[in-house]
Amino acid sequence: MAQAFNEALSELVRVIQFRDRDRACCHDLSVTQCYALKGVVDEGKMTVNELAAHLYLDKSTASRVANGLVEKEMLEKRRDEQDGRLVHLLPTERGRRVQRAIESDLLAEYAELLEEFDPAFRAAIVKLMRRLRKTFRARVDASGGSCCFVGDRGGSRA
Amino acid sequence: MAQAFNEALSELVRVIQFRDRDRACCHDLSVTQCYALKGVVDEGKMTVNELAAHLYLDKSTASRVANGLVEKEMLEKRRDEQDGRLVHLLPTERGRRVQRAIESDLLAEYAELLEEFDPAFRAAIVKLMRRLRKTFRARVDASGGSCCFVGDRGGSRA
DNA sequence: AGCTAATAGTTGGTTATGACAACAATAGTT
DNA sequence: AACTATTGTTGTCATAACCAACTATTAGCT
Repeated sequence: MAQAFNEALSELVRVIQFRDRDRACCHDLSVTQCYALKGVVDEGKMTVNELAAHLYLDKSTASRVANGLVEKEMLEKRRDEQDGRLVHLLPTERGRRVQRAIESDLLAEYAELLEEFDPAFRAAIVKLMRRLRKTFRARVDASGGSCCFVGDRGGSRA
Repeated sequence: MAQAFNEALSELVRVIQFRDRDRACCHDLSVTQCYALKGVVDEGKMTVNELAAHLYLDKSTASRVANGLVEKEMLEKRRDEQDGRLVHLLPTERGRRVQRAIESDLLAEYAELLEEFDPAFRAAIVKLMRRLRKTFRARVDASGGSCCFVGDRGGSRA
């Protein structure tokens, strides 16, 4: 059972990664930029560090990803009034529009796909996904994986 | 609903990607090498092209990934008797052992996680995952994504 | 048989991704 | 005021992946 689950999940992840690689180009964005844009649009506002944590990336990488999106005029940087260190990332109108465009056909597809399951099951699926995410995240936060190197690594990200 | 589903799924994928990044190092393998090893072990035997298709990678990348695993003595190359062009990838004993090791704790974790859902639901989950995979794959095969560039791209991979 | 596809893998070159470390600027603490 | 912590940026490096060009086989025609 766990076997089948593993099989299905890992293949699914791979297909999705691939799909995202392809999809991203559609709007002249890298995969990571896509994720970042979605994050900022969903949250409305994020600091670079928050973005890094959200995407499980190093803050330096997050910074560069953000810069890319600023260049493409999808995000805007704004320094915090109180704390001069903070840089808030805000979606521009264009950023919001692109994000909506990227998401809309995806949502349509999902909606269609979910239709064939009954409502109770659909709800359970979402619950499961969240549960999975929580579990994995916990493991990751506990310090990077189950085996080996339990030490130092992972200090700077998230 | 589709919204919640998308949210959960995309976050899940991201966490898993991150988890895999961390986990892989445990056995001195890259994430892709892990996937490749699993593929070959599961299938018992694969050509480079088959591996590429399986992982949604360019054949050149697949070739290099395979070489990496051969160097680490987890895979073995063998030319086909009939068709001299074909290179079969076969798992070594060591490869099989490592693959088992990588998978075992993962499976234990999944088993534990699945326990809290009742059997019928568990089965449905797997079904859904497969369904998702199939849908995405179909979309991808149809030629790389929903929008833009419907042409040339994607010809050489898969 | 002999010439021309087509196919399987490999190699070269380029880009992108992301980590780590060092740094600057700001904020808090004693 | 001096030290420390935090936030973000920049420099540098390794890896992963793509595409294109190439080699070596094999298959298909005539």
